[in-house]
Formats: sequence, structure tokens, C-alpha cells
Amino acid sequence: MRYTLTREEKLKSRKLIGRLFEEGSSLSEFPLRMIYLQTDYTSDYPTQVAFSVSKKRFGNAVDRNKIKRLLRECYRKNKYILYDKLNDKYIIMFTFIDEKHYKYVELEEKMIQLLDKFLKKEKKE
RNA sequence: UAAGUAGUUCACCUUAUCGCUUCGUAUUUGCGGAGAGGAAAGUCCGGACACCAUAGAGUAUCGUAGUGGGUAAUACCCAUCCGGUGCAAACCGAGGACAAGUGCAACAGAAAGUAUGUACAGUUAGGCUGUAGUGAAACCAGGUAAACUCUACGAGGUGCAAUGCUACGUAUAUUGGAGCUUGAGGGCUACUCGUCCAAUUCCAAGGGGUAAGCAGCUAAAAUAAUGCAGUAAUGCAUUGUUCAGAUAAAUGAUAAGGCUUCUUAGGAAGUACAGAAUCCGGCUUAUGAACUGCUUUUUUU
RNA sequence: UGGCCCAUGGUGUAAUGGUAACACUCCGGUUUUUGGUACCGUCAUUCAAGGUUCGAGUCCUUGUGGGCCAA
Repeated sequence: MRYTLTREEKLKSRKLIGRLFEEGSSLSEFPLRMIYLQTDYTSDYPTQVAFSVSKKRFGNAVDRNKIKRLLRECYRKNKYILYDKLNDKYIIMFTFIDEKHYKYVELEEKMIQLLDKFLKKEKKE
């Protein structure tokens, strides 16, 4: 398993994102929150993801970019958790819901917890 | 030494691993190159570029305003005169015209415009002259134009979500109105003119679909050094440099070392303001550190 | 990204360059045995900082916050 995150794995379609917010379900592990939906799309990868930080919580573009980059890095390092276990295709949007800055190590820990939580829930169903 | 004032420079660095965007080359995921700012910001001005008719005329509207120069252009820059602020260095100024016309002037004051009253003084008198008092303004051809206006100069409009092309998809549903060469309507601010286009068409209501890709898209009014012209802004010549191009939107993470700062050796932090979105020139605002010139005051010699 | 607007008591609106007005609300008082009604009073650095002016809510400039339009 290579630790990459290519263009194909990013959620870009405006239509899919619209559907995600209308029909998707959510799960949170403070300060992270994920919205996910099982659906079909053209790419071969098992998930497509996007990252979002609210403009209300971080007014500066510099801070928003910084957090989005950290989140992307966390996901990139730990996406094998999902890729090994998932059978269906999912689209996921991660949002950041705190007003403080976090370090990379802290965020990575939270990300792993959140992904585990997600897997448990989906397997039960 | 303190305070002030004008300006200049920098914006942690190196290596390794993993990853992102993009270009080149190879081809099967390799190899190599490039990858945020002085303000990328605000959008306050000016252009380039594109379309709108060939981009036209007049009026309206808006902007600018000492003088001279620079520039693609400007509300910018340079020089200088005048006025103002400051002890000074220095800084600020929409700084043309009220001797064309119109309007306005609270309170105070005799009077704020059809100007010229009162008291006192000078003079023999008539009258004339001066002073006082109110006020921002009454030194009379009065004050006021960031009041209307006039003068000079400038501005056609819309903006890369411009514009051109490809692909996918739908509904020529329906209703109302206008018109078919004696002209509906359109040609992107308002009116008038002029001119061009114009018929399975145009307008309104209401509804449906799409929202994917390519071009535009980054090498230029670019920048550095030297020489010449010029007080300067700047221009010209020669030589060198190649410097982001994404689109739910690339610049990140980890480790080691150096450097700096903080701290009780351990250790912690890498700082301020802040993230390209068609591209340039300015202005304005936000902001850390270091250095230099000048002014004033105090102390010492 | 580009373009265009707005800001006055707690709320909604006024105001030729010359004392910031009106309605409702809140609070205090008077009237009433008490409450309501009625009457009286209080509540403003006119978004911020500069400029023009004798004098700016008003005119000009810059900023702050909010809103609208354009596939």
C-alpha cells in the first residue's frame, strides 16, 4: 500500500457534494466530523473524500489552508484502514468544528479513532 | 541618552524520506526541472486584452484642477512656487474663476446686500475722513464654488462568470401580447440623432435541462548590472536571468543538523501581518526585526 | 473573481450645512387599594478615523461591518 492521495480520490463533483449534504449521515469525534454516503461513481478507488473548514471559525485563508492540509495529510497516512475493509463505494466530507489550532500528532490520533468508529458502524448495518 | 522624523534591507536556512500541482523526457510508473507575497488583501485609481457596429455625433452625467516635467496611462511619481502645521528635522494641501449669472449666511450685530446706522474725534459749516462695537466674514469690485455654476482638460459601454469552441441534456410543453418588409424587435448607462442587422421571429408569465472539458492562461509597458542624458522622476544602449498557473482549487508532513529567542542544565518555540485565481503600473490599509541619515532636549568632554 | 448598495436611541423611521425629531420598547416617577390605561421624565461620541467649512448626521477621502447582482 502506497501512501498517496491522487486526483481520482478527491471528491470534486458539484452534484455528488449536493447529494451528500442532502442524503448523507454524519459521525463525529471532536474536533472532527464526517459526512458520508454510500453511492456509485466512475473512479476505481473505494472512497472519494473532501475536506472543509468553516469561514466563520477561521477568518483567515492562511489558517483554513493550514488545517485543510493537515487533515489531508492525516487521511493520506491512515486511509489504509478503510481501503482494507470496505466493500462498497463511499463519498466522505470531513469538516473541522473547533476554533482552536491543533498539532499534527493530535489530529492524526483523532482521525484514526474516527475512521475506526465509522467502520464499526457500517459493519453492524 | 531619550523623543521625534525620513528612508533602506530582510521576512529562518540546509539535507533526507513520504506526498501534492505542473512541465519535459521516457514509457509503465520511473527520471529530471519548476512551484505564494511585500502586501498575493482592500478594489480606491489607471491601463493592457476581449466583445459590443466601423466604436460615430450632440446633450446629460461623472472625474481632474498652482506651474513645469515623467509615463502606456492615472487621482501616481519627480522638481518647484504659494498656503498651513511643527521649537526643528520634516509633513500636509480637490491650490483655476465670486471683475458672467443664481443661491446661501444660525446666533450676535444698526446693517450679511437695495450696503453704510450710532457714538466719539478731526475740519468754521455742509459734507468728508478716521476710530470704536458684533461676527467666521462688514479693510466694498465684501464672504462662500469638497453651493449651483463658469473655464480648461479627460471619460462610448461592459467586463476573463469577457469571449470562442466541443460534449452532454431538455420542452418547438402551456398561457398572454406584438410583428412578418408601409418593420415587431435588437446592436449592453439615460435621451436625441445617425447608421447597421432583422422573420419557424421577438417580449412577458410559468416551467424544464445543464452546471463537463479545451482555448483565453501566463515571457512581460519584466528584472539585475554597467555606461550615457537629465537637478530628479525617468529614458536610451549593451550584457545577463527565465520567474506559479490551480479550478470543492497545488506549496504540506516527519526526522536530523545549524542559527536565533525563551528557560532552573532538562526542555520549549521559530515568531508579525498574511495564501496567487486574466495580467500589469500605482495608491491605501495590516504588520515583525535590523540598520542608516537628520532634528530637538539633557548629561559629559 | 468582477460589479453595485447600505449603516442615526434597544427596534422601526425623520431631519435645506445652523439646538439630532417621531412612534414603539425598557427603566424611573405621578395618578390608583393593586394592576392596566393615561400623563411626565430618562436612554445617541449619528459605524470608525481624517479633511473642507466659522460650523458637518448631511460635502469629500480612507477604513470597518452588513447586504445585493452576474455562470
